[in-house]
Amino acid sequence: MPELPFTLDQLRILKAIAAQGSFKKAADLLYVTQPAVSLQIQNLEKQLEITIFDRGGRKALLTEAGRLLLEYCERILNQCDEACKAIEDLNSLKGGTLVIGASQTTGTYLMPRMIGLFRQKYPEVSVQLQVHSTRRTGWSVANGQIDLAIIGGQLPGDLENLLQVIPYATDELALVLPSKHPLSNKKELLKEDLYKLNFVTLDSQSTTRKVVDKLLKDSGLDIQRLKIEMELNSLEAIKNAVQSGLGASFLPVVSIERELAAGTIHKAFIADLEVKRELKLITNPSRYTSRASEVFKKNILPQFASFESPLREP
Amino acid sequence: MPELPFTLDQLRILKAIAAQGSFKKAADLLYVTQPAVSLQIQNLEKQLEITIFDRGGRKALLTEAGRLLLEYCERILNQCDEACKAIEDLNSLKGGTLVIGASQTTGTYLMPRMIGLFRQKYPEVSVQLQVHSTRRTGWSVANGQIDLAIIGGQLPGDLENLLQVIPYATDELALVLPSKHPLSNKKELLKEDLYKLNFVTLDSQSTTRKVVDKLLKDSGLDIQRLKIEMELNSLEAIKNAVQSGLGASFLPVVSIERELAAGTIHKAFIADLEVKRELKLITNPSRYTSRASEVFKKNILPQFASFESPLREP
DNA sequence: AGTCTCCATAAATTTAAATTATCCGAATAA
DNA sequence: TTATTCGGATAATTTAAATTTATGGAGACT
Repeated sequence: MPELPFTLDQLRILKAIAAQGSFKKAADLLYVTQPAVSLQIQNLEKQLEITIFDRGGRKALLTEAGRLLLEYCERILNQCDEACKAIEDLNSLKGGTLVIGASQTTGTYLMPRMIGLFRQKYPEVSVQLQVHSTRRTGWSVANGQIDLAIIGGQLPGDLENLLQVIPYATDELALVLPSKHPLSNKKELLKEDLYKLNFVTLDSQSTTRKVVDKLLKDSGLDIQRLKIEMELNSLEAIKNAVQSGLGASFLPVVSIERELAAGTIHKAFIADLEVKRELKLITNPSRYTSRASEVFKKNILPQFASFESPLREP
Repeated sequence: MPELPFTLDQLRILKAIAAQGSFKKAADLLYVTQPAVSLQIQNLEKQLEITIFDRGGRKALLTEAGRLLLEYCERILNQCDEACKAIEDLNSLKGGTLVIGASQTTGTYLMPRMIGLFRQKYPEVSVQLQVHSTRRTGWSVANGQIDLAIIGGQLPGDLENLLQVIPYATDELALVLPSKHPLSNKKELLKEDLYKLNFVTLDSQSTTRKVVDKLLKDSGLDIQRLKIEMELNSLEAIKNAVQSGLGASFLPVVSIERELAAGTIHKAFIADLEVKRELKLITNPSRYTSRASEVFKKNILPQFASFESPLREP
């Protein structure tokens, strides 16, 4: 690897002299003394084995070699300026990319709004959303492919320690019924009523399904006795199934806001049972945190922390 | 004028780390110690207020900002390399331009051969030939528009001191006659024979004409008595006139080599009279001397210093 | 000629960078 | 697990570089 025969400062000086036509004026422009300029140019000339300026009269004129060097000089310094600008933009969130991870649910129903708000505030930062399983999202955060993520499930133990996991919000998994279901008139259901329902659930691999099963079990229910009409792998499909009267389901409230408002689906309350899970923000503390990521965490997330309060569209 | 937030060395280090994936390896590559690398990157990060590398595990990985900076870094360093190469080429005469000045005579008959030889040796240096009057050529050398010139006349006094004038060669101004002219049989003419001739001369503005007139006068001839058939402003025209038997003329031997060899023109000798002028090389000592100019002066010119010896075609 | 401006040079100072030596943490191996 | 290694950070010292102050000289303008 060859040594560089000049420094950026020397190029800066060269440019200044060429522009001012004088060592002295260049020195004034650069806020240094005249000998500093002279010596640097001498070094440059020695290094490159060329004469750059004719110092004959009162003006310093470029030689042929000087003109040649100046061309490159300008280009180089321009690139430097551009680099500075790009970095500044990155610092002031006028550029760059933010990669966000999310589970199916939050990725579908929550993130679009958050990202919308973020992009409204920082339109020059491009945002990428990656929807994966909790496990895979965790790994992506761990190795830096994702800046920050929101998950609703449990991380593998090893990742749990590696990553920073911050409880962020509560996600209620509401029992929803077809609006014309007989039980949808009851003010409050009893746990035992659940055994009477036909369920349309997510498939058993899904995080949300696992969470629901665990919560119901913990509350004393025998989940084996619950009748499962069918297992689907899409919340939208389940919603449609419920609306068509095919059965009940536990669904994140964030995913059914529109349907509740429209009355096409009914949310039931169950005595002594709250099916809620924690949504957690995960980041990688051992990694560089981009400004965009910082801002997203500090300014955007808190606005969506409460799911109970109706969210304004951006 | 803003200070630069980084140095080329820092960029070099950045690039090396990015390529090697490690501070240590980069340090080895650059023949410095590891702390030197660490500190420079720290300075860079501090200056730009960004984090460039994730130093988590065994490998130093670029952050987003780091990748952004690296892009510019590569471009900048490439430009630097290119600049170096261009300068090297200039130094090794693989580029650049040489501007040569000459009078009508040397420009027409001498320079083409010299330039041919030069370009054969240094084909990548482009050469420009400017044919002007002695006076104008002198000024062009003075203000640097011409690197070096060969003149046959007398410079204005002020330029004489300003420029370096080196006697370079003797240019004989031969008396030429139509080959079938009665006097062309005589072994040696007498000065008085000149009064019997009809002359075809250059116009009285021309340097060569002035030189000839002065030399004849100095040798005791009365130039008023010389019969001038016509005045032309081109040597070629005069040559044609002589060959056509219209008259005699004093012409630079360099301009009639071909005709002498072919016998279409006759060169006469005059007792006690040698019409010779000094061709002089002029350069500007107070100005940068390009390598090309140096080489031309040292290596090319001497090969053409003697007009008596037949010149080889390049 | 005299003065002014501009650049070069020398010596001294200040500033920056590199090195040596050491520590710390994470990954690897026993 | 513990030991070892590798890579990076840090501190103190040395070395090197760039800047400044002071001064001299050459050309240009009056």
